[in-house]
Amino acid sequence: MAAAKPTKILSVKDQIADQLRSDIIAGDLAPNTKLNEQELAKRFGLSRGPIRDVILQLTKEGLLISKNNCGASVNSVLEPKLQKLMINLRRNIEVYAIENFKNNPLTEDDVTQLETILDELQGAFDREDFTEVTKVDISFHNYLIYKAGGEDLVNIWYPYVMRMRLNYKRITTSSECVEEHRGILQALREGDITRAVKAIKENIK
Amino acid sequence: MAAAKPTKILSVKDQIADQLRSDIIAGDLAPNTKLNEQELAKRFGLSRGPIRDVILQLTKEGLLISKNNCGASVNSVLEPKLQKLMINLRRNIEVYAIENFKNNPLTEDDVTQLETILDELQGAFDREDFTEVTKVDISFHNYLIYKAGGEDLVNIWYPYVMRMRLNYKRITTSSECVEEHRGILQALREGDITRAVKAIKENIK
DNA sequence: AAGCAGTTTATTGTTAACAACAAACATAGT
DNA sequence: ACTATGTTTGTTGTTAACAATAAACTGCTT
Repeated sequence: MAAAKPTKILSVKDQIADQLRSDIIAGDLAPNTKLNEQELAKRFGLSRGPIRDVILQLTKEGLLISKNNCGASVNSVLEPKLQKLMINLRRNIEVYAIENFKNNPLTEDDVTQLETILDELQGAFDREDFTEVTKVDISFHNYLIYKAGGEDLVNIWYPYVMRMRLNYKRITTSSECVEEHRGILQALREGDITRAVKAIKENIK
Repeated sequence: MAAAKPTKILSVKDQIADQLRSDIIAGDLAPNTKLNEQELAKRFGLSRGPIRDVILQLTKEGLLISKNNCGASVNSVLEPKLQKLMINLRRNIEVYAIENFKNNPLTEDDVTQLETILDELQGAFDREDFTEVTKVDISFHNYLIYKAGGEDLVNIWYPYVMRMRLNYKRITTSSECVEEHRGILQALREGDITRAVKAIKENIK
């Protein structure tokens, strides 16, 4: 059997969820926009069933807000105080993940994959595709979180990222953002956890 | 119009979710138990649709774990490290909530309601209905969290509580548990935030 | 007998029709 | 003119039948 590149298969619902998340992050779906199930179903060429599932999912993630019998709409930004709390909590999680690599260091394969992600990040910047930038940025962190705590940790972590992205986009230059991430990776590669923690704290704000 | 006591109306899905959560907490649904949609539908006298919604919801909460085309099963306990992180995060949230009451103190009505909850807690202990104890305990904290940060904060907080309950039950005597909570309420009532923070930290472990 | 391919069965994923509900509009009474 | 009631309309919630997938089983080949 030939060793073909493993292609990631996504379920229908995951693809729709990804698309809607992108739309919200990109601002195509502004806060308080009401989502119509039928419209979405038509847009994605499905029935309302899967759409409803996705809406429920995004609601749990905090991107949407749903009321009984009244549908779902895009959630608005958090009040500043809550936002600070969120940043704080997310930082806790990511620092935990980094510190975990003390006992459970990254493999060479991990490093390669993370580098690929950073290359993609650079590429997205170069193309000025900022929605993609955000997604790739998240996937970098996601890789670390998953490696450290698996599905469980990702599940608690994810909502924070999403809400933060919803709230504000840090204006960063291409080089700044990519360099920040390369710094994290480099520190991890060298096993310098202290520096990695510092770098991740600097990155999450 | 007579001012009747406002009765809380729960949606069908919320009721099912509550029931399943109770079952899991009570241990009637042990970890790794596979859930069958049809069985559940029959049990609650509904079709599979709403059941699927609830399963999705509980999956996002971390109580269940679902795989594509393979159904959902009760999630197992967290590894100790992750559990510590969880406790830590939950504590952060609850401390935030308490500190919030500095500027936004509890009203007399809040206090009355919280006292009612604590009376229920005592009652559940007296009846030795420990599943109910857990639920009422959670509702006490939930009241504070909601008051401090609304729906948004509850949504991030809730998964932690659930996972913690799933992991271990602190063995507490009736008086100890109820007194701990009364201590928190008393401190809040007197506006002694420092003491309240201390008490909540003591309570969450 | 062990391993593999094909088949069956049970369960989940999807769909489209139907029921229940909320909001907006129209109507009648004061 | 204004409030309150009734009606309509659009949207969400629910259901039951259908399609697709995964796991269990059967029988064949070596």
